[in-house]
Amino acid sequence: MKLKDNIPCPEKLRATKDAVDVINGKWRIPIIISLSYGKKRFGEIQRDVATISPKMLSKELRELELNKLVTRTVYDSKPVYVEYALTPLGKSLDKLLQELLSWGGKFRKEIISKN
Amino acid sequence: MKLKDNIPCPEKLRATKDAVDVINGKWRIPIIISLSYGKKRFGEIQRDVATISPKMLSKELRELELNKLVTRTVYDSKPVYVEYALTPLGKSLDKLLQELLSWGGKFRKEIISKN
DNA sequence: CGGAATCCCAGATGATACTG
DNA sequence: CAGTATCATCTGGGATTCCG
Repeated sequence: MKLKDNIPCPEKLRATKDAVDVINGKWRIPIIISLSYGKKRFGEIQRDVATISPKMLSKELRELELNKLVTRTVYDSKPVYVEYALTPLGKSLDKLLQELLSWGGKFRKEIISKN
Repeated sequence: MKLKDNIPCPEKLRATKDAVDVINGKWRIPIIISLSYGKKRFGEIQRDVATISPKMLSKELRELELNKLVTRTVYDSKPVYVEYALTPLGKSLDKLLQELLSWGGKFRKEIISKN
């Protein structure tokens, strides 16, 4: 068995590593999904990703910003108003998210529910 | 911005979590990619995924087996001959892998190479 | 060859309290 | 509201050695 293209193993390893590094961890994907429904405030994301602590949310948002997947906009009002949103690059994860969603459904149907 | 389907956020969170749990970590995807080129022995995978320690390879293979992504076959010869291969479920990660590969390439082009 | 056993550490994550 | 600070814990992962 072999994938249809002819990319040798070592090259695949490197290319997929870049992607995995970005979505790796317990919180990245949930946060991105929350933002895929539109720009949101810190507290709104925290409500979506119900069990995340403020420390982790803050840290992950900073890393997503560094990787240019998310923008952070501060409106100088009182009290401060901060808004997070996906960049075009962040939105380009769309297809990958769909695949995760679809494969996750398949996996649950075939494995998890049978245990 | 919103994904094209109408699945509400909480349901997406659960479905993608299943998928992420399976591919999460530093080694899962590399191991699966190695096996996507055909069934292999312990030492062969270790050579493909060059920097992995035997402890981690052993541990990850066991977890992949538990999740029915990989089979482990022992041939009772001397010395023992052990073979690992992807199950159909494991092979069904194909599309996801392609997306990781393609998005990883995009990410490198847009971000990593500009730093 | 295909691991298991052991020791060890950095970093990931959690809980909670606090601040501008 | 949007975080930061602090302390505690838990786990991934590395290095090394040993075994049938």
